[in-house]
Amino acid sequence: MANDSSVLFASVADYFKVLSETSRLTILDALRESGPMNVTEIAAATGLGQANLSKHLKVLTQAGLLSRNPAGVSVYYEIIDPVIFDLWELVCDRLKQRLHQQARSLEQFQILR
Amino acid sequence: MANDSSVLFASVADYFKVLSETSRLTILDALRESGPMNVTEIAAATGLGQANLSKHLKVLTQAGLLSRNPAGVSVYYEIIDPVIFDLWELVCDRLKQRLHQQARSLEQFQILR
DNA sequence: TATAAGAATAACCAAATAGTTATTTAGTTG
DNA sequence: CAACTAAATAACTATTTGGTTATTCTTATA
Repeated sequence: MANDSSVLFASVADYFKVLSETSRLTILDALRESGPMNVTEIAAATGLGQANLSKHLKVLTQAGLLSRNPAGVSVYYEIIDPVIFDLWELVCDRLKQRLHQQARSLEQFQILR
Repeated sequence: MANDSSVLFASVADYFKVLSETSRLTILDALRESGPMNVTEIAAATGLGQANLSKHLKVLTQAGLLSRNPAGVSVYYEIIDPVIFDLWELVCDRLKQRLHQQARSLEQFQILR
């Protein structure tokens, strides 16, 4: 086939790429747990360094997952793309299934020995 | 909080990372369209080089998304993780929404001028 | 206006990785 | 066994990117 879905593939890949880093998932989880936070608060919640955090927040914002709201000296970030939690849940469920399968395989293995 | 979901975060991130490359999405799409194929067939369907393709197939297999079945000289690969299509759909729907929003914003912009 | 604080950016380094070319391994058939 | 084919691997290059340190920019306040 090789139809030109290449642009679509690239968009989807980019979206997944944003979600493929532990630090960014940590940030998203913190914002999900605590609601909107400024950078200092996110830093405290995640343990990430200021500059590093700032870069990740930029990535997440430009990807359309977070909104950015300056308030005085601070800047507040908030999750605006709820879809990521559906994704999160799907993947988690899948990973759980995997673990169960592995556990079952292991039991089987024990029996056969 | 900083509870130790770090292992979970890493697992989820790894899963998304596998799906964050255009070439691998192309492979998955080809296998979804045509069903099980051997490496030569996948190469023809995707246009990827043999060695490169082989590496991506290894990644996808080790991630548990594909099964690997040698048959004579050939090796057939098949999708065994249907969840990826749910993920695919969620992301595509989301990207479509984005485009619509952007279109609407653009219209608004035209009106205001 | 000078100072301080919060956040973004620049510059840099190290690690990871997609793609290529060349080689090796495994299976098939004459 | 020899020749051939399919797929995997090794070695290498170039690019990307996460993290750090130092600096700049912006806003608030004394």
